[in-house]
Amino acid sequence: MLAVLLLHHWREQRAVVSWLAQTSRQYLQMKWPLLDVPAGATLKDSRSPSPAHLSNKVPVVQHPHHVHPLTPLLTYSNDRFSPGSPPAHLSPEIDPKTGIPRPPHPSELSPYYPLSPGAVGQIPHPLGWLVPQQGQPVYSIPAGGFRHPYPALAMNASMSSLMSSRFSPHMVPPPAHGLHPSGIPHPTIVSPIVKQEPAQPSVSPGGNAKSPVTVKKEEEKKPHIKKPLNAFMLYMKEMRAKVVAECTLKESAAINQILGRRWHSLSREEQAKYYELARKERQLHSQLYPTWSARDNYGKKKKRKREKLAQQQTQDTESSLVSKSKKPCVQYLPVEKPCDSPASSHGSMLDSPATPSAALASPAAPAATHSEQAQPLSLTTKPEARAQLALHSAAFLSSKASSSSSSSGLSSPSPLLSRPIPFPSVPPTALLTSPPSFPTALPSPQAALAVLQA
DNA sequence: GGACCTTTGAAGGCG
DNA sequence: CGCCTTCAAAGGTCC
Repeated sequence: MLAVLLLHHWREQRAVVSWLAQTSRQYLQMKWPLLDVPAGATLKDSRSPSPAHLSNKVPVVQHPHHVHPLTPLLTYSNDRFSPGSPPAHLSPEIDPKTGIPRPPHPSELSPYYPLSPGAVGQIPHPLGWLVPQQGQPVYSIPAGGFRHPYPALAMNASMSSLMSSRFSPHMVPPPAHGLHPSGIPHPTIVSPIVKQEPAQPSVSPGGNAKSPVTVKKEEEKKPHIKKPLNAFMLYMKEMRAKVVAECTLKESAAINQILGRRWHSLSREEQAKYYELARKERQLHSQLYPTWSARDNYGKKKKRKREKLAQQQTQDTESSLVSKSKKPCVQYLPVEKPCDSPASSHGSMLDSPATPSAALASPAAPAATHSEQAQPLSLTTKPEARAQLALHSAAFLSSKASSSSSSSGLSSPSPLLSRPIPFPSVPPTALLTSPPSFPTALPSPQAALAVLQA
């Protein structure tokens, strides 16, 4: 009799598990349409709590994009961050003085870094960490997967044990030298040498003088430890695929503009969760790379933006009309119109605070003012348009970098209005009174497309 | 192949 | 302290 009952109970559990797997997969596909969620990879088998079993389900192939080693740890829990749920994690962590979210207590990290030792040596497949942990929906992934911001963080024993240890700071030693000294030709295993590792013998901090050539070679060998993603970057990562799906756009410049506006239309709570994620990511990054500095990456990108900016400033000062832009006139933002429509499932735009102060006063959004000021200007992305702006007002061109130009930028006649095809941006005056309300201000998508094609 | 475009935020440097 | 610069992601575009 007992055996019959147990069998029946077991069958019920199996049925529940099966149902959960199906519904979870449907949920994921609904939330992230572009997300290719293979059946069976969505829900972790409840009978096998350890993710180790995923190794059998995750194809051991190199993903085109490396997976963020931290992102899977940052379980983007809708349960936790649901707008309906009180953002209790926010208020106590916001520094009332600076308005900047304070570093969390070590214990706060536990829900966000649920990676278990089962991931040791495993490819951090997107769907691997997509499996809800502890019944939580997890952080979304873009259609193309994530790149690997921290190459040296490719899952290894020390890393995974670090994560499995709930990331208690006192248990976080510097990353062990040689993430995979075994030399396993695993695609995700990158150069194990971490720049700042104090225990790294090759660094020889003891003062073992090395020739400049050797130092230079070692410098080249050092993996590029990327900056931790900020809140907006995390938001972009999550929403990019969605925007691309909605807009059939692929150009990141346009997508980013859309995302930038959507970012501002997010409610305080919704932004707060990304700030929270970013804060945790920064903390994790700082703990993994204690000696890493953002300065280390300076110069890694051979950007000529500075030169271009300087050139542009020179042009502005000289009122030069010559456009030396390499790119043709690209109307990014008109394309946004169909995408920023209320059709967005985000819904946050409609839930935006009634007043900018409500949104901008968010302690989690310290740079909102700057962003809003920059928004009107940023709408003119074309160098030609910038040249036009230079004709109208040089102050506009520098308004993004100058916080004192807000009044002039908002009070001056919008250069956008002088453009042949005015972008349906938020009127500058609207910026003073209310957050962007794109759906009502945007013309029809057809008109936008026509404008774009014109 | 690499820089550029675009977005916001973080961080470092400088005056 | 404020301002400026750089970098983080991403993919099309251009050189």
